[in-house]
Amino acid sequence: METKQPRQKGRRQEREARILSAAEKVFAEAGFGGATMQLIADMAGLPKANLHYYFPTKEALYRQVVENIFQIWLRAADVFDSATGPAEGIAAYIDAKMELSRAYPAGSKVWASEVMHGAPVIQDYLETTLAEWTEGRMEVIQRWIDEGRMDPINPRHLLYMLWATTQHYADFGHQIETLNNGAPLDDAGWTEAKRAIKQIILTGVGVEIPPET
Amino acid sequence: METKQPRQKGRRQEREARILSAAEKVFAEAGFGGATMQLIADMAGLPKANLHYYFPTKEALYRQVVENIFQIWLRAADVFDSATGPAEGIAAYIDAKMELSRAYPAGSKVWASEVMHGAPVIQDYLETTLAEWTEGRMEVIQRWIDEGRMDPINPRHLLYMLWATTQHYADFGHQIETLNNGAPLDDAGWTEAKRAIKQIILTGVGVEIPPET
DNA sequence: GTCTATACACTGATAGAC
DNA sequence: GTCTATCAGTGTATAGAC
Repeated sequence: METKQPRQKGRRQEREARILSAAEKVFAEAGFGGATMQLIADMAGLPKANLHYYFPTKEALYRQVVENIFQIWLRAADVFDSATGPAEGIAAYIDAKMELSRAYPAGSKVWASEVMHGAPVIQDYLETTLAEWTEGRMEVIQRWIDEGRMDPINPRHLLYMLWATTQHYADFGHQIETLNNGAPLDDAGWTEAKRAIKQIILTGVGVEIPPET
Repeated sequence: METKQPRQKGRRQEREARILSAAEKVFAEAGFGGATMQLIADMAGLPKANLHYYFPTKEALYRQVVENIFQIWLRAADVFDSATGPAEGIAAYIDAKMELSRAYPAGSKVWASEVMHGAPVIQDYLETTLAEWTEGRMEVIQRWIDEGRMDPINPRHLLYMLWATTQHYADFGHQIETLNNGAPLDDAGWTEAKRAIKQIILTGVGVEIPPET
């Protein structure tokens, strides 16, 4: 019994993870309205009705997907705080967010779709967690400006630019792929993208570009 | 009869325009899958079945909406060509695209959604018109670089950054509104956004910021 | 040309056997 | 815990009266 209980829990967690992974892909490709429980079930490899055992409703499943993405997304901000200055901080944040765009393109799309549709399930997070996070980072940037370590730019719009640019490589990945002769960016392509972005933005805020990590 | 024919044509065009406008909003808010013909009909102020008289299928209506947006979107590029140099060209393009984001937020969202879902109806435009447009602008930028009028940056990723940043203000308008204490950007807010973006990007590519127009 | 009524397919969700 | 069978509701699209 003591060996069975953990094994079943592991089994449940494993299934939930597989469902969430499938749901993320389907929601990203079809949107909330276009996604069907049938498609998610097929991709997760279990009967449709089984989904309703793990997640009572389509909306509950969707909510879980969006919340998971939001957590991963926020965690990328850690590099900002541990930075010693604007060059390292902004460069590390660009690198971190670009790697997230590459690793979780579906998640980024679900997030974008959720916000574009008026954030019906995540509005409270925007008003609390995200608002606080944004205020905190704006203060950090403003301090760097006040200390003369970077040009006096508008911290809020700098953050928007960082979000927009990095997430673009996930959300508009299909367009980028098409303009890259139909092939997704390879290692060199991603490295060059990160380099180009850091060059323009870091130069744009008046700091030296730190050496490659 | 000669007075009736044009009047009816005008009536038809007026109805089609109202349907397209309503469809743009509904598709933007709910996505293709979440949008219903009923909702579009209600917003356009006519019976649902009437929609199928003007547009045979939901997909045909959607396709028309997306193509209209693409045309408007491309037209903003004109300012790029008539520019005398990188500072004026890039600044004018940022201004133009930001004004489009403000004027047609729903259109921008429909476009973003279409691309995010793999461009099911607009793929051919991406491969032809957009690819050609992109190549052409990259050549213009490369020429400016070769002439020593701006820093040697990667033209492709500069274009992506311009698209990402300007469209972000439409596509993520809800998030920006939430972080602006729930209020949409006012005239001053949009002006400041444009100014901040131009400051960072123009400085980032090594050109002087032109005086406000 | 316009609208009412309806056909037909599909969706999310559940009941109930195993 | 898991799956089969099924329901109630809603969606697109159309037929046919006006």
